Amino acid sequence: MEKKPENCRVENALGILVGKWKPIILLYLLQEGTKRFSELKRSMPGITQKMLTKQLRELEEEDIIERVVYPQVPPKVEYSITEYGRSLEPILEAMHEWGTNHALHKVTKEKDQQKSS
Amino acid sequence: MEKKPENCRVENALGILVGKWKPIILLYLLQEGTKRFSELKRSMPGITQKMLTKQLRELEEEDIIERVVYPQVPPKVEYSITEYGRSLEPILEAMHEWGTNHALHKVTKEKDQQKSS
DNA sequence: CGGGATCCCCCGCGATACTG
DNA sequence: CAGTATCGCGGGGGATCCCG
Repeated sequence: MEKKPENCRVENALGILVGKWKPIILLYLLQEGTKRFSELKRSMPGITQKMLTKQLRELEEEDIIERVVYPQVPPKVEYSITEYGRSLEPILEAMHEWGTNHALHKVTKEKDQQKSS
Repeated sequence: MEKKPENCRVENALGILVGKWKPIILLYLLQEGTKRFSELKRSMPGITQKMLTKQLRELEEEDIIERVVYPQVPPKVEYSITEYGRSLEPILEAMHEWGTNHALHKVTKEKDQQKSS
């Protein structure tokens, strides 16, 4: 059976999570619920407005998050995880757990290499 | 609480899966077991030797796959998933399942948009 | 306040050629 | 057979400035 990246279903999920700030945004919204643009930005020091906007747009495009605009001055925009988006939570949690363990794995590996040197 | 990409545990796992051919390589080795370099290359039309080598090296670096060289002419190199690497299987399966469903989700969404137009 | 528009840089990835 | 070495591009991501 021939394999191509475009046909790999895993990529469908991966493509949504990939993006420098996407996992952070998703974990934050999953924990904290609905948040304003400025709250998101404040919680992520280092991110630019352009990047935050872009990542949010891409997640919205995939129906993972919802964007609600309140027509008022000054503007108010709120973001939250959609029902559908919550189906990603088990995957994110699994990756978080695996990632935490993997950090330990690397440290252990380095120590083993020191012993044998 | 301040969030930074470098501190996100999810990234630890994500970084390992990210790479154009990595999910395919992992799924293939998980299904088929041990495979030679040439078998891997043949099963993935479109991949170059350089890329296959690079992706394999990166996975090996993280202890996800094992590389065994047989000192003979012509050369023979076999790759397989490590015990540790198998801990990624649940995540890959979850992403595969989610990704499959997400493809359907997009199709449904497009049809809904056609109706309302 | 919550963006959009521009410019720029880095690096993942591909094509090609060479090697023990 | 299973790799390295070199060259080049396209796109993700950052910095900066402007807008209703």
